Amino acid sequence: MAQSDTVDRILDAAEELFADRGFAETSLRMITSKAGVNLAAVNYHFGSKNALIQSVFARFLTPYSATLEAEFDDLEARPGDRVLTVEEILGALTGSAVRMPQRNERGISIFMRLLGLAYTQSQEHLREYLEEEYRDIFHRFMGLLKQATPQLSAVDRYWRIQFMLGATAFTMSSSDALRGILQTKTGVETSIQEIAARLIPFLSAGMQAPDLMMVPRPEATASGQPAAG
Amino acid sequence: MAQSDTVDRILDAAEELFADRGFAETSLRMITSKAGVNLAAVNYHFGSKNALIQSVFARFLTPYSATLEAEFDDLEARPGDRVLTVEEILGALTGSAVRMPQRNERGISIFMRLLGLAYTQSQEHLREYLEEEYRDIFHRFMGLLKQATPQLSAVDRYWRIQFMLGATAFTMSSSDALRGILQTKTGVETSIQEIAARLIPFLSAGMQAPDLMMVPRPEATASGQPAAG
DNA sequence: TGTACATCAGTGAACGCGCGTTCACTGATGTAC
DNA sequence: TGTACATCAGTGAACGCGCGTTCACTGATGTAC
Repeated sequence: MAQSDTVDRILDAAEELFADRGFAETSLRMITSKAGVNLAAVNYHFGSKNALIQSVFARFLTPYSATLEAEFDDLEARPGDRVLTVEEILGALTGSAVRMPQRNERGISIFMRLLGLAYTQSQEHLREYLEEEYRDIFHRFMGLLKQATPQLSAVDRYWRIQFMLGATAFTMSSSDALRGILQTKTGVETSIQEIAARLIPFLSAGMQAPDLMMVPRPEATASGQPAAG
Repeated sequence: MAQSDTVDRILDAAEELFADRGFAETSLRMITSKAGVNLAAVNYHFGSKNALIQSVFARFLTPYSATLEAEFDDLEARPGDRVLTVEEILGALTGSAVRMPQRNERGISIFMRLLGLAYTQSQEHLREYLEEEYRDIFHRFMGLLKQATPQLSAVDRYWRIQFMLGATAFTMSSSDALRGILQTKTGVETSIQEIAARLIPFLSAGMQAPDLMMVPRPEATASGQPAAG
């Protein structure tokens, strides 16, 4: 085995197992036996399980954020109209995911699923690491969205961004299961790119819905209340 | 201690701890020590930790689904216009959550958080149990949504419902954290009812966005691609 | 009213298991003199 | 060219821990005769 081929074998195995089962549900013993390396090698090379999780993210997020920066640069360098639309911004996100260098054909699907899990599973250390490491590109994304939705109040924009992240993270993190259900029920096959393409108009319409004029008092909700018994 | 007061004490403690920390991250020792009962009491009364998780859901979902059924009945019994709008259907969901009998003032927030976790954490047994137990009300909800969005293809409606569930489950399951961040950054306090009120126009606009006419081939995405370097 | 037995809620202690991590060690390769 | 030492990737076995579950038991209450 060539020198520190071991590190890559561990990362490959961990990436796939994490995407399939989540972080807490994947043990180091599963990872090392799939990778064909010694159990102690994870702690030798990475220091801890948490550090391994962070390394798995760094390996695909760093090229992704570079691709995305370039995509934003290109979009902003266009002659003519200055401000990007919500669709263009979201399109750059999915476009970069598709266009970035892939290790294999499952790459995008694993990438999406891991991003969903990062938001969805309780891994405080990972959230802190990602916030620290990818702060710049995240701020750029938020700034572009702000320009694209000048009609929204800051509070409404904040919540709608959370709604977008939620819809995306949730759908992508359970995309295999959801695709399976649809396949069984209707026979329709769906690619991960297709889901992304369907997400964009949904998110974009939600993002640009009329602003909430009047915040209801805690007791009175926005529901159309009939004369309840 | 009055007879089988123990059962309620366990359910109360488990409900709060699950909502705060998730299922796998909450041990039976935490639950029983918070409840002030013996460790073995959970297995004595419920049989297993999984059965306890299901009981926690049954205790609040059964009154909720009864309230929601009544709300749908009222809406459908209205004279005049026949078909419910997306806003009315979603309003009935949040309205029932607000109006159903609450055990305490944290009730709604715990309820939302648990629903989010149910979708978000990998608990196969729980998903199976909920699908089996609340099949009827779920089908009714899906049927109403279908009537409200006749312009959508079945496949598009399927994916958009997943997007809605995702946005809701994700936001609600991390609502405490998200409210905290907003409070720190802008000083704005947000109630859980307010988040629900903000969700409705977002989801409703997304649900009614123009249908996806042309599904792009895997290689060509919906992103506005500039002449990339 | 008294006795024998059954039922049932609840208990204290232990069981076996899988986990992440650690430790002493090996053997190959590089470096200094 | 040879020797002594250092560095480093990798290993096998064990450690301590917290987990869900089980087991033999207690003591209160109900029931039959």
